[in-house]
Amino acid sequence: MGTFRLARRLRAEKSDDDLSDGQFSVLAALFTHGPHTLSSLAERERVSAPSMNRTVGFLEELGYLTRVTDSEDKRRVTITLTPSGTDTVKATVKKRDAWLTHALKALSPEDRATIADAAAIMQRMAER
Amino acid sequence: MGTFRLARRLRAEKSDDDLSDGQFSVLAALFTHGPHTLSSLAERERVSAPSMNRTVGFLEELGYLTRVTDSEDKRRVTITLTPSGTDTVKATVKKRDAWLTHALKALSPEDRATIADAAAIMQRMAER
DNA sequence: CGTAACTCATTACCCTCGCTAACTATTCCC
DNA sequence: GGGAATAGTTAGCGAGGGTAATGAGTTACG
Repeated sequence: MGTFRLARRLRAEKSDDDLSDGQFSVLAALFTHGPHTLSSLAERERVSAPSMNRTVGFLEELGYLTRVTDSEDKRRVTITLTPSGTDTVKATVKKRDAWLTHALKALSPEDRATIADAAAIMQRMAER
Repeated sequence: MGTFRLARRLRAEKSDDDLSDGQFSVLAALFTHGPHTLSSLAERERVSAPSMNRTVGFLEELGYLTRVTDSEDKRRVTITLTPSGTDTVKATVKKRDAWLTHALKALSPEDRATIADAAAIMQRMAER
C-alpha cells in the first residue's frame, strides 16, 4: 500500500499552497471539463454532495468560481470557473509540477515511462 | 492528480472493515518489519508521534498489539503484534486484495506489469 | 389542477485523523 | 548531582470527510 504513503508525501510537498488537494482538484475538474452542477462535481470527485458544497463554498469565497442558479430548473446551480480561478489552476499546476518533475528527474527514462503508463491505467481504474 | 482519486477509491472499497488505512498500515508494518518503538513507527508512516500514539492506543484496545516498556531504557516502549493482530493482518490483506485483484484482472498482463513496476518505483520515491 | 413523490442544494452536526504545544519520566553527560 | 536531551504521552485545535434533516423546485398522475 505504498500508494497511500506517496499520496501523503505529495500532499506534504505542496504544503505552502493555499489550496488543499480536494479544493484544487475541483478547480482542475472545472478547468478541464467545464461547468458542472454541484452533484456532478460531487460524483466526479467521489465525495458526498454536502462535502462538495462546502468545498465549492470555500472556493466561491476566494473568488475562484461562481454559483449561478439555472434559469430552466431553479433547483440546479451551475458552477463555473472565474478568470481568477483559471489563473490559479494554471499557477498551481506549475508549482506542483516542480517537486514531481524534480523527483522524476532522479529516475531513469524507463522508470519515468513506467510511471506515466501506470498513471494512465490508474486513471482508468479510478474512473470505472 | 488521479492518484488521489484512486486512493479515495481504494479507501471506499474496503469500507466495512473495522480498520482505517492508517491503522491497518501500522499492523502491516509490524507484521513485515517486526516490533518497533513508537517513534520508529511514526517515522516509518510519516506521521507525528502523537498521531501514532493514538493509533497505537486504538489498536492496543482492540488487542492487536501490546506496549511493553523496555527494561534497559524505561522511556522506550516496544510495540509488538499479538497473535490476534497477526491474524487480522492476514485476513485484511486477503479481503483488501479482493477488489484490487478483481480490478487488476480486467487489465491486460502488460498493464499489470506496468502497475507493478510503477508501484515499486513509487515506493522508492515515497521513502526518499 | 392540485397534491404527492421526487430531486438538487444546502444546513446542522458528528467523527476521524492529522497537527503543535505542553508535560512527565527517564537517560545522558559534565 | 543537576541541567540538557530524548521517548512517550495528554490536551486541544483544524481540515475535511460523512449522514440526517430541511427547503425549494419540478414532475407525475388521479
